[in-house]
Amino acid sequence: MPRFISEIKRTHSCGQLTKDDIGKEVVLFGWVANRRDHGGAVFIDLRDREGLTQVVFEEDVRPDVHEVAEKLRLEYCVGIRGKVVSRGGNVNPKLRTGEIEVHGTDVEIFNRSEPTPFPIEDSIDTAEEKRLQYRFLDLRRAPLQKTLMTRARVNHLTRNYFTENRFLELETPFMGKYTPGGARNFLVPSRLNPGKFYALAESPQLYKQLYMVAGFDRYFQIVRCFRDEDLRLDRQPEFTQIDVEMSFVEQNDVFDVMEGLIVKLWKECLGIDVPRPFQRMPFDESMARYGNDKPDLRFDMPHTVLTEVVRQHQGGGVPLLLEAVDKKGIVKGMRLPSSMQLSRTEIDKLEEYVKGMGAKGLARAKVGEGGEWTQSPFAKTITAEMRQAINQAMGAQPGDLLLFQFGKESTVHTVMANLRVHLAKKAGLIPEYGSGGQWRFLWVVDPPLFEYDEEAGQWAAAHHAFTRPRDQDLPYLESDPGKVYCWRYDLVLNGFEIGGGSIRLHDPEVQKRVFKAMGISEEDARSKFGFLLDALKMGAPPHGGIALGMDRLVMLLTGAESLRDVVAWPKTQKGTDLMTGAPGDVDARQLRDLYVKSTTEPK
RNA sequence: GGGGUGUUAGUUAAGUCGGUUAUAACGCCGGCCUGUCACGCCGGAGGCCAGGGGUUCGAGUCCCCUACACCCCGCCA
Repeated sequence: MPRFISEIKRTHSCGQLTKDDIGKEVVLFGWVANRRDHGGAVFIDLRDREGLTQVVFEEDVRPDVHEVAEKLRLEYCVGIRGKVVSRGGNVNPKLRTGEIEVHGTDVEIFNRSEPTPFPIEDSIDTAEEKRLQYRFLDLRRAPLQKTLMTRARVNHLTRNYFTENRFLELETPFMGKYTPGGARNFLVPSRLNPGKFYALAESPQLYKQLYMVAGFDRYFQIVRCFRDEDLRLDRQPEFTQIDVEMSFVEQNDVFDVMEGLIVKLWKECLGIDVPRPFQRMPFDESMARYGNDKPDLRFDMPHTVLTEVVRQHQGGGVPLLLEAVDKKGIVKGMRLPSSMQLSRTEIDKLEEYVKGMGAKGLARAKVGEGGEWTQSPFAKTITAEMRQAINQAMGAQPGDLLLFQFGKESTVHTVMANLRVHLAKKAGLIPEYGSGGQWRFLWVVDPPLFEYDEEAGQWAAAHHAFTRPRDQDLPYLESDPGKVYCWRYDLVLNGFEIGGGSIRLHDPEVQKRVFKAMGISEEDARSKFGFLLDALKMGAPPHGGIALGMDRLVMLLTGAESLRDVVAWPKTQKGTDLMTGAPGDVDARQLRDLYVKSTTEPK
C-alpha cells in the first residue's frame, strides 16, 4: 500500500479549504489539473470532484519533496500533505479556494498518467466520438461530474419525496414476456427453454397496475427501461424512469403529486420557485397551434389552421390548396414578423430543410402594404377574398412573411412544428440556460383514445389499451371511435416530453368494448393480456399513474445539450458503446447453448 | 429505410484555381526560471490527410463507393 492512504489519511477535499483553515496541517488526494514550474517553486492545481486547490512546493523548504514535485505531470494521481497558508495579495478570485494555498511538505505519486487524448478541462471542443471512447476521462471533467452529482441528488430527493408521501418503492422484473405493439423489445434467449425468449421491459406498466390490484395503493420506482428503437438526442436504448402508480385517484390527484415533486427538485437543485399549478392545454389545441403534443412555450409563433378557410373559398383560385383539402389533408400557415428578416438564400435553405422531412416544398408569401402578396406561388391566382381571409386569420401585417404547408396532416404538423422551433432558435427567441431561462411546464391533456392506423386500416390505441375513456364519449366507442377522448396526459417542459401517463381503465365491460373498437378479438386479448384482464375482474381499484423520463429531466435541469451528457455510459446513435465495443461478437458455442443461430456472417 | 453535416499531428483547426518540403495553436519531450494561476523563455519530436476505387503528368484538394460520429424524418403505445 502507498504510504499515503495507509498511514496518512485524507483530511479535506480539494474544494473545501478557505481562509478559516489557515494554519492547518492538511492531506489532500486528487489529480494534477495543471502545473506551473518556476524552477525553485512548483505550483500544482490539485483536483477532485469537489474542486481545485493550489499546492506549492518550494525548493528551499523541502528539496527532496520539491524534486518529486518537479516530476509531476497532468493527470498524475497524487496525495499531498502541507500547511494551509494565506495567499496574501495573490488571491485567485476564480477559485472557491482562491484565498488560500497549501505549502507542500510531503507528496506521493499514486499513479502516473500518459498524456490524455484530450484535455481534462471544463470546456473542450473535442469530437464526441473521442470523448465516448475515453468516457472515464470525459467523466473526470468538472461539468460532467457536476451533472452526475445533480443526477444523484435528483434520485435522492425523489426517493425521499415519495417515501414521505406514503409511496412504496417496489421492484418489477426486467425480463418479462414479449407483448406485441408499442416499442420494439430487446430479446433475451432462454437457455432453459429452447426457442423461447424473454423481452426486456420497455416499462413496468403492467406490473405497476398489478401492484394496485394487489392493494399496494401507492407505488414508485426509479427504474431502467429498454426500447430497441432508433436513437435521438433525447433517446437512449436504455433509460431511467421515475415510475409512479396510485389507487383511488383522478387526474388532478396525479398532477398534484407530480407537481409537488417537480417543484421540490427545482427548488433544491436550482433554488428556483416553479409556480403551481402548471399550465394545461388540450391535445387538439397543441396540435393545431404547435403541430405536436410537446410544444415549447418559451416563445409563441403559433400555427394557424387554414383548412376551413380554404374550403369555404373552394380553393380560392389555388388548385393545389383545393386538392389538399379535398384529399382530407390540412392547410397550415405560420407568420414571421418583419423583424425576422430572411434572405432569399436562407429561405431556399429552409425549403431544403423541410423537404428532408417529407414536405414537397415551402410555399410563402410576402405581405405588402395593402395586404397584397408577392414572392408567392399563390400570388397570381389567389382570389382577393381568400387572401384577405388568410391575412385576417393569421394576423398578417405589412412586411410579414407567411409560410404555408398543406397536404397530409401528419406531414404538415411535423414540418410546421420543426420549422417553428428551427426559426425561433435562429431568431434567438429561446432564452439560454441560466440566463433567466424560463421553465415552461405544461400538461397536455385530453387526447383522443384512438388514432387511425392507415396501414392496418384500423383504429389503434394511441397510448395503450388500458387508458380510461371520458365517460361522456363512451357512446362513440362503437359509432365513431375517433371522437372518444381519454384520461391521458403528458408533462412537457420547453419542447420535451418529460413524462406521460393516464388514468387506467379498470372496468372490464368498457375494456371489452375498447378491444372491439380496435378489432382485437377476445381470444387475442386473452392471449396477450390475460393476466391483466383477470386482474381487472377481481376487485381492481380505480387507479392511474405516470412515468417521468428521469434522464430528460436531468438534461433540462442541468442545461445539458443531449441525453448523452447526463447518462454516465451512453450509447452512440447506432447503439454502440465506443469504449467497450458493445455490441460484440460471441462464439458459435454460446449461440448453440442458447439455441440461437445468426443469419449474418461475422465480418 | 431516407435527408443533412462532418472526418487533416495526441487534440482543435488552416490548407487558395489540382502543383513540388502539408501549416498553426494547445498538448508532449529536453533545457532555463521562486509568485504563477491560459505562467514565461529557448530548443525538439510528432502526419497512411478516415478507408477503398477513379480522373489526371500530378490529388489533402475533383468524382464514386464504404465506414464511423452527430442532427433530423420514419420509428419511439
